[in-house]
Amino acid sequence: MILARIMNDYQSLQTHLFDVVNKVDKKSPENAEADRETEEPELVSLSLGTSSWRHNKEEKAATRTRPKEDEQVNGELSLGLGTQSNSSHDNSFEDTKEEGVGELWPPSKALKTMRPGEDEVSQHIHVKKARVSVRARCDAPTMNDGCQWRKYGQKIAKGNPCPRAYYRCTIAQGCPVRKQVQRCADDMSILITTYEGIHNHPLPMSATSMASTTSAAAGMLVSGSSSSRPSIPAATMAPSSGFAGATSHGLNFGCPDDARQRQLYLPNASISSSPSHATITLDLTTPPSNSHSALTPQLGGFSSSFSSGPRFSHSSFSFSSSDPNPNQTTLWNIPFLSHGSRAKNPLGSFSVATQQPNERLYLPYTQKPPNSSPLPDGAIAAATKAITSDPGFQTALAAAITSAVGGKGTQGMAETLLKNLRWGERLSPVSNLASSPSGNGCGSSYLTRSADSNLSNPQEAEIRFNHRWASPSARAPHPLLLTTGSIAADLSILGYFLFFTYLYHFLVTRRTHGEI
DNA sequence: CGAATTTGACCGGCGC
DNA sequence: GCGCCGGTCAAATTCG
Repeated sequence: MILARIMNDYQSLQTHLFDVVNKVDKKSPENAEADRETEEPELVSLSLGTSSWRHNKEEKAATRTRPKEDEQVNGELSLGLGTQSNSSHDNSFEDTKEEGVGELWPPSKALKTMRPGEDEVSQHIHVKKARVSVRARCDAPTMNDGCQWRKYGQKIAKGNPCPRAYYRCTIAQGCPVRKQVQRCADDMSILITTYEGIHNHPLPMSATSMASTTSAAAGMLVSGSSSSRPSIPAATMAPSSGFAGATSHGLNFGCPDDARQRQLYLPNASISSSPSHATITLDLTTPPSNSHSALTPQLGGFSSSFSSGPRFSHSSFSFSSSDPNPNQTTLWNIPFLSHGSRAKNPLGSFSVATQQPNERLYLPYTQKPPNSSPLPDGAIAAATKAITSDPGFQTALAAAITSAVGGKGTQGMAETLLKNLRWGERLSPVSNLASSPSGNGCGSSYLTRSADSNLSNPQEAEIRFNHRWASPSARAPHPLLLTTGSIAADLSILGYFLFFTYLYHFLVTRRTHGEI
């Protein structure tokens, strides 16, 4: 089941995060600065594990979009594009769309058409940099990502004998989303799809998963420098837009093999106006089984579940980080929880409540890993609080939500969602049902998604991020409550993804500054 | 015959 | 200023 996969993936992510945190924690403050510098070149890639995509040729009733129309749309819809972070996907499933990317689509032309002084201009500029790249093994020319595309060009890119194909979304007229598809020069079996832009229309169900994931990834780019970056209120964004200003700082998610790309590096939170693209890479290829760097712990692959179909059945998600040496890349595999299993998770347990009130899935962590270095008491709780209050996180999540519910996409959706978002902490434990039965858990983390009878709107769902972090004096969970309506199941994945990504970044940053 | 793809030309950004 | 390169346009071609 999807939930099972989600849980597995989540657990993996948690484990990975824990290791990362420990790793960071071990760094001495004195070296923090130096580390930070050396880490900047690091590439952090998100790997979604192996997945076999089946080329699905869907009817192409796509409407043809003309360039000029796109331009106009871009100008008008500065919404989405304006603020996004870049996302680049290199491998795309035919229908997979990455949203999160806030690139300006016709970058230069779009800008030209815009009136000087418009806010959108600057936003678009930022957007242009956001890209989400997806790497996956695929024999077909393109991967089925649920969207409809029309090829509008092909080029031989430098350094790769395989031509790069350019597609634009044709689901709706004027949709600014583009994607580039190219075979990996090193491994022709790997298809790299890079997505840019945000859909300005509802997405087919089959496309929401990927779109959501990519949106989230893009959101992370944006959130990279939550502390210093002037976030753009999500409410001001267009419904289709997901992120505020693209950034290439903070988190560096990039494709290691593309030196030209600007990647996000974790510790850096500043916004740079670098011309290069900030890129998040979702690597759907087989998760590396061996560590690539002594600096990075190998946690195993994290698999994320995509509801779109079997082809996503075994995706894994991993963080990769390169050593200071640009040529060295470290992959952090993030193992996910497996439903029903009781895998040990240093960070805690996690549970998911389904529509059925009593149906809750959760995985308690039972013990800390040996040699683990516990975080300072309350560090994660504090981080969580900071993260959830971070506009960047909220923006990213809003974008994810927008994407997730794209099928119902409507104008103003982002604003509406944001208004409905409620962030906060609850002192009362949501339920320690998820807490480790074994009693030696260092904490628990779980997400609850359930219907809230108290809500006037029966369709309104509640999502809670509850977590008790590993800590000798674990306190009551600090649930992060998010309430909104019409939340797609995909959102849970996004939530984990976003939250842990933020947490990771937050901790790394703090650690770097010797605050932890 | 309409729609999608192909493919060379064109454009703009960037580095030298 | 020039050339390289990535990206896009649009006429020609192919496909269903």
